Amino acid sequence: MPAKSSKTPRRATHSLEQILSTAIEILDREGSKGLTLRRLAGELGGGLGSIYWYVDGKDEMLSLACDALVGRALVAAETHTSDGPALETDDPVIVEAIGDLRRTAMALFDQTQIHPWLAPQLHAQGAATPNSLRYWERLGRPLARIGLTPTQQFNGSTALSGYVTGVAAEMSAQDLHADPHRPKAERLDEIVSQWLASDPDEFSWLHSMADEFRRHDDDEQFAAGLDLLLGGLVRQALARSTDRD
Amino acid sequence: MPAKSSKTPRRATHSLEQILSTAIEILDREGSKGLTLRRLAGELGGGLGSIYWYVDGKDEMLSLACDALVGRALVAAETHTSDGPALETDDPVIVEAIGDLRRTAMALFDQTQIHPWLAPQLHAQGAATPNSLRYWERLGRPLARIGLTPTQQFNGSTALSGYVTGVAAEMSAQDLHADPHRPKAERLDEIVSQWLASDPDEFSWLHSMADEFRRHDDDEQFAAGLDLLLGGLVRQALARSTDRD
DNA sequence: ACCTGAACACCGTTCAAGT
DNA sequence: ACCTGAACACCGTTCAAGT
Repeated sequence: MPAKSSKTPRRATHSLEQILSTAIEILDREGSKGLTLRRLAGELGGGLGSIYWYVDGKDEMLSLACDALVGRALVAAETHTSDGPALETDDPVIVEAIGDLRRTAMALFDQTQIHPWLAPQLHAQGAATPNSLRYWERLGRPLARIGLTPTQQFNGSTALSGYVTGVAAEMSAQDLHADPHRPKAERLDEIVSQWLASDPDEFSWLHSMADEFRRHDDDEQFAAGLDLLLGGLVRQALARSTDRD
Repeated sequence: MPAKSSKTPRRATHSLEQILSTAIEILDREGSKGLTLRRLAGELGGGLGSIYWYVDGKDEMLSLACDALVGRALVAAETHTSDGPALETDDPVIVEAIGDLRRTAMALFDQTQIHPWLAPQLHAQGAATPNSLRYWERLGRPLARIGLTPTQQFNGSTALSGYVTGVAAEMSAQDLHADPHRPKAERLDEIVSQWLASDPDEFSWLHSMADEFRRHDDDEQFAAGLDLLLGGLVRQALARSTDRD
């Protein structure tokens, strides 16, 4: 413990975890455009350049932040439980595998709801980070277990991960540019009233969805589409197993 | 025709369409980060500030560019044909509706393949542009025609549009940071060899997908997942119609 | 080994001035 | 009505200098 007090200003001390967690805090609070290296340095109480000792640049920092959150999703996927949809089968292998997929997908979706910048950011950066690969692996294994062909496994896994981040990004986008202090119901109302101002002939279907949109719950909406995909995968599995019989 | 020649430099003349189309050209050529207002002004042969007479800023310009491409997808969706998957029914209403959805989804996917920056950009900007609303309307109407409940229509339409842009963004991301001059097969090989360097126990499934990944075709992969969703929607429709019988 | 902050080469946006 | 480009307030990144 150096107890030597002096007039020279204290030098700040950082760590990669500390940098990433306050970066995530800023992103959650101010959005993607609100994260600035200067602001981050200020919040860390240090100098601008020191960040570059831990990280190669802003892009790598964002990539690491995403990877950390995908990591949290992986942890949550192992602990969470979920009641899945009614399946066409009670084959325990299939029921367990589909439940696993559902938990995995839901866990990442949850993270994108907590961190609205996450889904678009995951798409903006293509690099396959370690936890993204683990996530993909976690989507693939159950598909192999239920007996799909390699092509079906491959297509199914990318369909699932594309669906998760796609719908998540779609939902985040509505919150992204909105004032976070206004209650959610008010924001939905405002969006709906914009629809209703559009041509009721050209947008007749959209108009018919106004109530639906006001009532909707993001989690249920996400789960509903997910179950369409999972149901399709179950059918592929069942078609295969009757082939073999 | 003013034939008066003079020593004073010619003033450039712009139009919104011209600005958007050269902006799209630059985006296609150089990617999202390559588009700069200064570069755009240079390529237009004019001054930097004049762009602001036509457009409120860079964000609006990107939004308009996206909207234009969604517009092209809408046009293509009406002219293209596609052979859909084998359905569980030959109800002409359902067959026609599913074919319509398939064409619409494919048409936007095609645009995202031509313009790799499009899918991530669509997600980054939440604002519902005119053609995005038309696109959504085009996804919703067929779902109403086949007799789904309003909630099913709503969830189904957002699942479809989330899937389309999600998978599209996923695929674009692989090309985004890659050297576009190298042949596609080489790039795939390089990605696969990175996988194979990972732990074969932790990533056993991923390793088993190496060949699949090398062989895969983005269009087929996209269509396969799309058909999972469409198949699920057909089943919902059939379940409803037997309820009524 | 780790931190600092001035300096550099960029951005998007604004605006007084032009035609 | 439309265009221009200097000026402004930012960025991310680099690096010589510090501890």
